Amino acid sequence: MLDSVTHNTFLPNVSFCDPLMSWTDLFSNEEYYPAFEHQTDAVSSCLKTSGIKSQDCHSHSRTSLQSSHLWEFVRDLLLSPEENCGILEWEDREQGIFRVVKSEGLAKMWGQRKRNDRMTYEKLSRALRYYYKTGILERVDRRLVYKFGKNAHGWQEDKL
DNA sequence: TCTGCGTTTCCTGCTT
DNA sequence: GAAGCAGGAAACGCAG
Repeated sequence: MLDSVTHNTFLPNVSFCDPLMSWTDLFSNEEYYPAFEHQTDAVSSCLKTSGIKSQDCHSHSRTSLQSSHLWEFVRDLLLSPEENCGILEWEDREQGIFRVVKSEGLAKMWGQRKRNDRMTYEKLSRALRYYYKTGILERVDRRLVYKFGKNAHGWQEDKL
């Protein structure tokens, strides 16, 4: 099942595949993002050794790259725990409830993704909260906890 | 050029 | 009282 996630859902989604830079490149590029390299060594080292490779990006068109959204980025992190380095974790896999464990780390990763070194969790969470309106996410009355809504897809194990 | 979408940014109020 | 989170409003960048 997770194989299908990896190959059909995770990889085709281009959240990790910057058109010009792989994760390995991103997290080893101190010139591009020196602060993150030092502040979250555990996360960056995890990503450096993760299975996300630039070669995985080969089949991704520029169009698909640009269609990558924040919620898909989050979803794919959740679906690939070996790559998210404990930044996100499932609270209730069946219901799509997840928790942001390392808010700063998540913001940094998203900032890397968007090439925005000024990204913060405050801003990222604001974007996540907009998904409440569209039904992609549902509000959970707990801090740092979110739930995939009816309009989110690809996160359910049996619906991949 | 215009429009819509998906954020990003700033700000304020609320909660812990 | 301080820090962090949530939501409103406006701006921004990009694709069609």
